[in-house]
Amino acid sequence: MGFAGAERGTDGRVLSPKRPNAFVTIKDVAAHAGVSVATVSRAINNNGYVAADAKARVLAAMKKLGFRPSQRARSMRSSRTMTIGAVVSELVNLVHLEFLRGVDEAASEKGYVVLVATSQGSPEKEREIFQRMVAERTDGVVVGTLVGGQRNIDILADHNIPVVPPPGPLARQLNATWIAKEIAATREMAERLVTLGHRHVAFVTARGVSGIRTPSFYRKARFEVLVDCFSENGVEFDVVDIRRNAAVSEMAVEVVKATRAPSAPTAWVAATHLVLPSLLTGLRMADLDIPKDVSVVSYGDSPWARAYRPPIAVVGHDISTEARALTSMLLGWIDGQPPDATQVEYRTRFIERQSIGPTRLRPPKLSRSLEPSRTRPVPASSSRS
Amino acid sequence: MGFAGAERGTDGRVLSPKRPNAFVTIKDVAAHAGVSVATVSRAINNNGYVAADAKARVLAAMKKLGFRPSQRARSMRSSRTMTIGAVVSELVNLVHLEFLRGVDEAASEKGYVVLVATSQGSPEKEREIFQRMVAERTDGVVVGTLVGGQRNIDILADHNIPVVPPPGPLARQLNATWIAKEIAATREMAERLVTLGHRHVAFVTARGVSGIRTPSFYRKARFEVLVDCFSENGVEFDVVDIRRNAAVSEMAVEVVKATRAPSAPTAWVAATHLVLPSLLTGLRMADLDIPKDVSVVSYGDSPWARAYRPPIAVVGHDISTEARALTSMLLGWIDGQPPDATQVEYRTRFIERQSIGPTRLRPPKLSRSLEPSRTRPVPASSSRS
DNA sequence: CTGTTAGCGCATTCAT
DNA sequence: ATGAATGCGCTAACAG
Repeated sequence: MGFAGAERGTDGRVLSPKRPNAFVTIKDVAAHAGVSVATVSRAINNNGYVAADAKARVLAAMKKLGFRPSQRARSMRSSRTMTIGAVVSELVNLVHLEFLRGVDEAASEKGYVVLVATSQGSPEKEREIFQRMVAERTDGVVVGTLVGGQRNIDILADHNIPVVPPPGPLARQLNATWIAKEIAATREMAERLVTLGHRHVAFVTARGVSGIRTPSFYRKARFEVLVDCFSENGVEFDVVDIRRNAAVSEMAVEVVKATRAPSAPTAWVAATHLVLPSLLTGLRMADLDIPKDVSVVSYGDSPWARAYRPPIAVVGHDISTEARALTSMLLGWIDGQPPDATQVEYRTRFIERQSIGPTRLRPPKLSRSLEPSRTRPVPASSSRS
Repeated sequence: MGFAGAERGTDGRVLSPKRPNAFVTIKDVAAHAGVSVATVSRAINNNGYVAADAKARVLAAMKKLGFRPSQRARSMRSSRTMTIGAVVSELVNLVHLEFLRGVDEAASEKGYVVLVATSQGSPEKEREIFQRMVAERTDGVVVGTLVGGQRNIDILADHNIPVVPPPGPLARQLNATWIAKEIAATREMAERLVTLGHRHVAFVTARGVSGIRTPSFYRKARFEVLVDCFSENGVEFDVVDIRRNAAVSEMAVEVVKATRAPSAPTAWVAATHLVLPSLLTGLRMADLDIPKDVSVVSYGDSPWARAYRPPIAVVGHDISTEARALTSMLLGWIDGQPPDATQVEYRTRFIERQSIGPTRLRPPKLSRSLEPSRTRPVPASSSRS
């Protein structure tokens, strides 16, 4: 077919210079049906009065000509684009996919279409994205990952474009709920590790890469909680920070290095689901058995975590459901219903699986002369009922 | 902020009824800068002559007012929306994510924005999506999964909207290339299994769910090749078909069932990456060791396949790169460069990992009285050079 | 019931 | 170098 066909409009004049506009317009339909454009508009929108036969002729002409009303022209008048934006830092992680799925489900249900954009972890790119969303006149935006802070959100707010999670007091309320759940689950997980006798835990993060929330939230809800919880119990707590965008193999090497330390961690926590494959690869390369040699926990659940040998314990979120609820809230907001924090329910919880078990404090492999490890006897069930 | 502010236009009149249109228009900027709209337009587009001081005033006004030219109004004139569509069947699989990543990379590089939509495996929904893409006047569409066949593609073609993979002879050429690669890799994989002594292979599929191509392609490039290859070598070949949208646990149960058969398969092939977690979960539940008891191969690679214990052998695609190339081709096409099949390079290949190894023909566990399994001695390298 | 008209926000002639 | 006028495709108000 190519662009050769249909370069002329109804009246035979050559159309706009850029590209031949092959699209059938309401005018063409009107001419074909022998009515005015207003009648066509009324017919296709079931709006106002229109004679049965006229309507029939219009519908026939529409079908014959393959007429698709331009949503863009429509939104010029209605100031509703039926488009929402979804912004995430990148598209590499099952977490991002689940997020998009939730957004897509809620959006397509209501006839909205989703504009997806990635900030690549760059605040400037995020700015540009938000500006583009404004230019596109999206009816609302769902922010999965925010890297640029409130300043960037303001770009949307300044144009009265609804955003979720919403800024302001509601945000605090939502975030408070989320953090509370997160903290509770994290505490549960940490205490379980302590109970199982672990005295050295490593936290594996990928700098700059997080999931669906801002890094500061993760820090507050995960890292700081773990620091507190472990220091209370006299547990050594390391951070293995891997540079952003490192290949899995590179990350794995970092992990292997950490396992070589004189007194290596006996439990490993993946700060986000993204780093879990790297962590697992590293532990495999270090020839460590799970959970006999080391225990493993991850944030974020997936079929893969469940399929692993052994299945990986997680602090699981139902990201998809959360995103869905958040998006529904957004669409309601667009329709005039004020956003309400109770609409989103977070169900973070610790799910224990076979990847964690009691420590057997392995004797440090390297130099036995070095400060003999404390050989603290590991009670199978110490301070537990 | 809410919608309370800015309900009035420049001249104080109340704006359109629907929603208060808070957007600053070119008119506002013009008034503020004391010039005409034409001058503003010229200034922001670096088009035509405009005095330096006038330009400065315009730019200042723009910044002050936070003016974002409406991309929608722009595209009314230019008939270019700088928007492309990306269509997949669903968002559940790393394959879909990789596809979207490729599209997003290529698109955002050129200033395009991506409209994502899922057909949920329904040809009618796919129709609606394509119609919506037409209504949105997307400059082009990248089809990840096509469930409705050429008929649906025609919706776009009828409106002269470029689509990739492109229909027509070029499509055949592209598909031929893809299929050839796929067949070669599949053959290599199958022959490897034969060489390792496997005489009973199972092919695990999820009905209706595939990856990024049409089911018929997969059938041709994977299933039929395997059928041929195995029948040539006297290998029994089963299909374990799992119903679409089944939970992982359900799928796993199906797998477990299959392992219970009197003469169970010794090698398992996941038809798409989607079913691999289910397959692995099933094999774990059946308490089968990999690769001692059974070998496993999957189509599609991922960090998880590499992180598994043991790492899973795959017929790997670089989906992301393919999607990227395909999208670049699309954007070039939009710009007038005819699509060229050589722009897309497929690099499917068989990657052997520790998940496959020689069979040890396990004696059927159930009834030894039943036709004693052929106890054929397994030559480590039988009909091979 | 139907047609005419006036914009929505912007880019582009065509005058000046 | 600039402004007035036109039209992109569509809907809504108004007048038949």
